[in-house]
Amino acid sequence: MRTPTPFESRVYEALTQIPRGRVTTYGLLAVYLDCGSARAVGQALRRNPNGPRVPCHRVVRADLSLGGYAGATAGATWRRKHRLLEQEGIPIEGNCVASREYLYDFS
DNA sequence: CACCTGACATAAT
DNA sequence: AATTATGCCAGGT
Repeated sequence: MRTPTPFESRVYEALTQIPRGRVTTYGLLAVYLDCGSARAVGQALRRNPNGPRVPCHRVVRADLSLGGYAGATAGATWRRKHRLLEQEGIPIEGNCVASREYLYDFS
């Protein structure tokens, strides 16, 4: 597999800090990484999901829609993300997280 | 609600 | 080495 860039490593590390039952957004992640660009974050996640080690399912869009998962925005793969979140106690409404009270801001 | 632009990192050319 | 294209976005028009 590809060698993860330092930036990507930071993204993964940040992800592992998210407590179970919580989610974060690309923007929040970007700020935490002092990057400011949610796009760079999303790209890092999609390029190297690195298996179950990185809970990329805990990352949603700023408007709370689930966004994608491992490059998919629909289909079986995406559905898995949906299920994983509910499994952690996060209510999902359609393709969105039902409430912001589950957001983790790395405080 | 659809489209465009902005800002950042990486891969490809 | 430089430029171009692209991405699980965000915010504004």
